[in-house]
Amino acid sequence: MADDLLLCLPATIDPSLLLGLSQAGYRLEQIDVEHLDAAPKQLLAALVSARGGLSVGLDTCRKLRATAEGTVPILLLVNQVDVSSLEHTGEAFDDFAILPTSSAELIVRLSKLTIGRGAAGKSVLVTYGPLKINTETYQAAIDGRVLDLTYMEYELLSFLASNPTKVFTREALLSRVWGYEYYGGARTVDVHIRRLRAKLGEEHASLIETIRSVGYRLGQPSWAT
Amino acid sequence: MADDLLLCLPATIDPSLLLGLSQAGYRLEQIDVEHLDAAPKQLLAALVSARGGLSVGLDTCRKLRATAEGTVPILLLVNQVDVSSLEHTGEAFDDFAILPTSSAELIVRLSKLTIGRGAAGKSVLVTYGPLKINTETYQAAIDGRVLDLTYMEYELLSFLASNPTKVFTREALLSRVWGYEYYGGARTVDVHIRRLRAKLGEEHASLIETIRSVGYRLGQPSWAT
DNA sequence: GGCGAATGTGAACGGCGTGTAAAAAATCTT
DNA sequence: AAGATTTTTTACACGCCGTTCACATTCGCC
Repeated sequence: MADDLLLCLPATIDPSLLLGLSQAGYRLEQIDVEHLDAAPKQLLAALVSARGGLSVGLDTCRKLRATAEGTVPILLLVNQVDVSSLEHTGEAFDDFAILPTSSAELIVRLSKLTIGRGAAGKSVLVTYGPLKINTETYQAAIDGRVLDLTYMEYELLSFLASNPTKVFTREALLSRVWGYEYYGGARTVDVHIRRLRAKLGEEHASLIETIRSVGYRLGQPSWAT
Repeated sequence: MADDLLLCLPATIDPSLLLGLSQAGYRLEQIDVEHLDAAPKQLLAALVSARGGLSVGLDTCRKLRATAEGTVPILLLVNQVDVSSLEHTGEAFDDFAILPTSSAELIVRLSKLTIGRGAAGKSVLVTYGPLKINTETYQAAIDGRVLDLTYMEYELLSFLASNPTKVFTREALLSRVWGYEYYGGARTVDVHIRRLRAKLGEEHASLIETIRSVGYRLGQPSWAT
């Protein structure tokens, strides 16, 4: 599986770790906390290094939690010396690994964090604008109003919201939402999109855009607004 | 804080680790998985060593999950060599530490695992709305009316109430309520759900919701914005 | 503006998941 | 060992919802 992984760390990290992660299919992006708001929305998890001192690392964690991406799982990298200081840091971070660590350990911890019920399993919340999706409770809401969706409607909306502003062809949606072995007409997608728009309400029906002769897309890229 | 900590491990573990834990206020008790049912109910977390081989350790985890204490947090101790094999082990354990580890690391991981739980470990009283469950007396009540539940009915309701608003597939319920080594039809869950709804009374039958083609869920999530 | 292709729309069919009940099997009780 | 209780299996009916089709509408292109 290829997932996005945001990195919030100084350049002092061992490059072999990054190599191992990218080989495992993680797409890495190094970014500063300050410019996080401009980050890609497909953010899966954040790596924070406390090598520059534990207090600095924890500070970064809190800043992360304060942003719009506050629900993103945070994996903290700490030195052995600082471990005992972690005890009463509350929920500033979700999990931690002790340096020097291995990419194997990071991969396992990351997969646990993003599965939902992991070491400190958080409910996985997908949000895009007024749209909120809770993958644990299988509920979606817009403007706080809970949407009464069927299974396929939920799956489709959930997938689109997980990859916002990205255009998918009907065939791509059929294979990724319905399943690879699906043999059905592509027009099925249209009907589901239609029902989704109806349930989103007139106000937010335009959240799902039609890209003529290409496919569908949820949300608009930030520069187009 | 002084908490109970159950140990499920061979005698090969480093004694200094145990010393550090007990100095931190954890009350330790070494116990075999087979005799777990006779364990004190204030069980907070379980340490499982995979030093005797990863498959053995994972087996112990699954046995733990199969017992009545199936929801207890499990911290697995593994060798560095086995880390990469942990990736697709699902929910067999909650967190892990790589040997040789330190008591400081264990303390932090344990406190993270048990956060939110009562000081005495698994909270004795589980409540959700009008539903009250006393895990000490094995009694459940709704609106003050005591429910006359069978063993499985109680276990199922108790598990659902311990994870309210979360959706579980029938397979997940079979694994976590019935036990990992259960080989039975998934429709069994339906029947128990039906009996539970009947005993909850017409008024509260809707407390357990059916998520079509997914599974069941107790209660509706509150969309805290 | 006209034509064709792509998409929106509504309705209808049919499969499949679930509710329900009862039988069968397993477990506990006496 | 026999009966009672609990659990599991099996069977069937119903209703939702995913799919498909026919038709209407819109869009792009010349």
